[in-house]
Amino acid sequence: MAPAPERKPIQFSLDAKSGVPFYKQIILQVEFAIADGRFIVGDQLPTVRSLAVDLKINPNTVARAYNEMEIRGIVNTQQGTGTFISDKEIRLTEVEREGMLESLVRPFMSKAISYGFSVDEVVNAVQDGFQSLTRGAEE
Amino acid sequence: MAPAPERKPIQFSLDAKSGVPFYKQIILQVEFAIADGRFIVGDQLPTVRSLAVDLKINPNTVARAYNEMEIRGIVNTQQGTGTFISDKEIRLTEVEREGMLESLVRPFMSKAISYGFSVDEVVNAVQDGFQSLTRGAEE
DNA sequence: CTGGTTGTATTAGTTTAATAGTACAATGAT
DNA sequence: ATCATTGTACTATTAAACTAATACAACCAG
Repeated sequence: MAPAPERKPIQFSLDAKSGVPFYKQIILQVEFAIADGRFIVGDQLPTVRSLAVDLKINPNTVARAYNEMEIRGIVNTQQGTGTFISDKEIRLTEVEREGMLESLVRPFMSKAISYGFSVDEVVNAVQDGFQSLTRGAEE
Repeated sequence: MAPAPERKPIQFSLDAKSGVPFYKQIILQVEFAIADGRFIVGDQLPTVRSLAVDLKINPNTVARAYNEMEIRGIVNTQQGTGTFISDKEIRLTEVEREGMLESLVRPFMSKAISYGFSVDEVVNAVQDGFQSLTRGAEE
């Protein structure tokens, strides 16, 4: 008997030449998997050790990724049991959300302006960029 | 007699606690000065040495900032003479501009989405962020 | 061509981020 | 209680970013 086992194991992979740190690549892949439904609420992530072995990296690197996602509220984790996709969709207050958005936007806008782009150009690029991102173009 | 000397010396300043590297702070301040008219085409920037003394940092750090701006086309520089605000307003082809915009937008959007922000929220934040930036709110 | 100005190159020191090695601690089934 | 499983803590190593010390090279006025 197995009514609804685990959907699919999810295939993680790392690109050492990308310049993006391993732990961030893991976080991104989890986030995208959540975004397009390959991970749903309650799913268990691979264990720290198994993913470390799979990716041929140190368990601590996986743990760091999981820990950061825990802090962000993306997953919740229980020692001895595992790490699971969090059931809390929204876990920030409006104030926190706005503060975070601004802290994301400001450096981005500084750069964009310094390169001479107009607001409209940026806005359009953001909208277009969103289209392609939600279709699974990673990094 | 001095018909139009130099507008104003421009006051540079550094914040060591900001975490933003000195050379980037210098670049940002030049860019903002250009954006709001405190620097105009042909203006001479402070010399590498004078600015280094002024900010109490090594000349090489200033040179690095100037060099990066030179590469971007923001300034042009002549050894023995000085560093000046470039007269080339547009120095990228449309293709180059688009490529650069996209390379700015993509990682930004990845983050924004991973934090659960919607396109509209991001677009609004971008527009608001632009307002405050062009009024001189630096860092 | 000489002296003082300008930016540049090379190298080294310091700090910080990223990853790994290794040992520890909590959970749950038996 | 015991054991195998899970995540965690602490330390060390590596690699890169940042800044500085110091010496060099181009330009221009006299």
